[in-house]
Amino acid sequence: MSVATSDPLRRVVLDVAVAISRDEGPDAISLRKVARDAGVSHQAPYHHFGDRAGIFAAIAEEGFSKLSAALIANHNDGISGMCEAYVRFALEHAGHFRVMMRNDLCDLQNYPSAVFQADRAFNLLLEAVTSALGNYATDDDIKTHTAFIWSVGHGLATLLLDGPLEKKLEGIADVNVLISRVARLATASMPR
Amino acid sequence: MSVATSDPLRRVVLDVAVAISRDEGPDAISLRKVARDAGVSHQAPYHHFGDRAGIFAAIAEEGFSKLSAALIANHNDGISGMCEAYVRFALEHAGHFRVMMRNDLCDLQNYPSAVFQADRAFNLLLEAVTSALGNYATDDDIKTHTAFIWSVGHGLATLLLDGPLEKKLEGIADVNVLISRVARLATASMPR
DNA sequence: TTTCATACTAGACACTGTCAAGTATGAATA
DNA sequence: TATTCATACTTGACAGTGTCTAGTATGAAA
Repeated sequence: MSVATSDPLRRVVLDVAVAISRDEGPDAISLRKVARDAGVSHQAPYHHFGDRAGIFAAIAEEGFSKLSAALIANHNDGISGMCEAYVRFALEHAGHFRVMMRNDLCDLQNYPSAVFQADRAFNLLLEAVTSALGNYATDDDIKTHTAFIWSVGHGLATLLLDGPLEKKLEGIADVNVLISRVARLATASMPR
Repeated sequence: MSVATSDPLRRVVLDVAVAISRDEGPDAISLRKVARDAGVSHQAPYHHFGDRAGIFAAIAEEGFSKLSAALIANHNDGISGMCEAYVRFALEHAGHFRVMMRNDLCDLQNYPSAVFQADRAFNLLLEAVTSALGNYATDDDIKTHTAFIWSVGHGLATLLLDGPLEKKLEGIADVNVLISRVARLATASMPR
């Protein structure tokens, strides 16, 4: 793994860690190995992130920020578009996504700026569902539908990414087609 | 953590590991700690499972077997019932579920008996979807709907288990109610 | 010129999974 | 009865890990 060493170390460490997370999963990240690859001492990365949880929090924060951007970019395509965007984000940013959704790696609670980015992404979904359901929807309805849509996107994303879904359903025309169809099924049950 | 030490070691190790997975996640499982808790040498567990991946495969196999049983028990309630059963299984057997769905912990491919149990559970879902869609459904339709239903169940399960969903949606009447409603939304879009 | 924060390096510690080799025991076999 | 052999361990060593502590170089601020 070679990296442009002219970058400040913080950025290098983050990039290498995300790449390992993408290729081998977050558990394969060894900060000592990252340090070796970057050509610095084994403690250098810890200066920037405090501890192992700190680097996961930084990856998660960056990931949620990117997710918000992806959701906003697909804002005009309605709930179905956001659901699709969520799944595609997960596949395209697997390194970030795997970390974002692993609460055991770091308790985001302790990293307010990460919580801020996560809340921002969640609120985009909540607003989209709220406006899709219309003015007379109850708070309960909004929450139920939000949970439903998020579940569809999150489930499909994790099954495609780390689960056996793609293999089980092999022969299906195309993953991209599958994502679109599933997202459309998800919105088929919603009022219009 | 105290355990009935009269049990054969293999069973003890499995139970302790599943309990740790439930309480702290699979990554917190240290076979040396399990051995200490069981009062045996640090290598004793390896005799039964080969290596760390072996114990995860054993947990996954047991988990998929229990999942099949849970799906069969709810077989009469249709797709919605199976989706509900999936989510409830995940919450009730969090120790198993967390391991089953973590492909990075062990490549199930190398453990044929685990693959057998996983396939069995998957086929139960596939059959339920097939019979729900009726005789004229195309293979593509069946696969798409299977992916959809599995995504809903899997997404809700993982979000409730390790994600921020329960906190985000706090104020919602009851997790059990949420599960039922989401499962019903999932089947609302299916032909009847 | 001194003070001080930043960005590291260096060494040690406890802990981990794994490899290799040894031991006790009970059943099967000659 | 004596030997063989698989089972179920124990013991010791090794490299690798995250983290704690302490030290060092450097450039800006006072």
